[in-house]
Amino acid sequence: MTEQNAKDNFRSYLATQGLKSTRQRDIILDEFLRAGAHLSTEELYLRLRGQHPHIGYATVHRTLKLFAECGIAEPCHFGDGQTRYESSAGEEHHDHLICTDCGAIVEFENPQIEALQESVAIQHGFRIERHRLELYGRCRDCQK
Amino acid sequence: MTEQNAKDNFRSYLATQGLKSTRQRDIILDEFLRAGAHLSTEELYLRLRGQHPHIGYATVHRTLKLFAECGIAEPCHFGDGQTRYESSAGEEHHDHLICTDCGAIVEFENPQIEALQESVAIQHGFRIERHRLELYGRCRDCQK
DNA sequence: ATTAGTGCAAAGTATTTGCAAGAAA
DNA sequence: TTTCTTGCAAATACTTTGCACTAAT
Repeated sequence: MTEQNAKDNFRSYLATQGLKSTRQRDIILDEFLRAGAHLSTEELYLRLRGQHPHIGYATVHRTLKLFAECGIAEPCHFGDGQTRYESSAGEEHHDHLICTDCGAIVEFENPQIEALQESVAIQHGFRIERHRLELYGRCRDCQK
Repeated sequence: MTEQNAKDNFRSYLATQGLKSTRQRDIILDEFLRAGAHLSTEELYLRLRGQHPHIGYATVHRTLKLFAECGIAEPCHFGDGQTRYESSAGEEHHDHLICTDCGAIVEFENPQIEALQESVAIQHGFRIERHRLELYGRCRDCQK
């Protein structure tokens, strides 16, 4: 999904749900796509605060949930007690390597693993909708 | 790790850290091992409440963190905003299939996936300490 | 006009902590 | 005794919501 696709998806989601397109939503989506990282509500709110001090925390929160509903963002829980949202724009599905020392997050994708997951699910009668794979360890630098 | 191993591990962890073995910790560990599920602090607290109304929520919370520190429990985040702890006793490492409809949790293990994870980590210069794999979808019953 | 969205403050959850009293070493 | 633990209540942290006002359709 490209950035433009994300914007289009969002617009049509709003339209089909009878929701409204607002200035705030546009600004929040722009900043969210530009950041391109794994942002918590708070982090996105703080990034916006400089240029757009009028946008409230609650609006950022509600807008991120909206992004998740329409599939342009994925909620992540990395165990630090915060919900982060990751953009689904500009890339295929991927998983995460997380350094337990410096917190670095590296994305990867591996079709073989995906295929094995599918077969595991079938063995147990499940139909997978989504998955989450996180590898925690030490990155190259932090092994020194 | 067997139940007895878990208890032994816990005892030696306490000893080496200069911590104390207490009646509450024994009771909480027993109940935690007996439950054998993915318990939140609250759920474990409520289970204990009947037989041991004198044990406080904070003690359960602190004891579960202690279990995690010494490796006999694993914290899990399934996205419902609660931290759950899973016993590492009596079984090898495994991952989870989670039904998004009824909430059923099925455990599985797959050495091929584990091996592929390892090779992905090596490609990125990481040394894995632990991982988390969760497949979300609909179980057999909920697909009807 | 009508309906949905915003921003604020307040409420709701889950988690964590300070501290005086109690228990283990 | 000395140090750690407990249980309570209070504090935090994060998320969510009620409502009067504003903006989009």
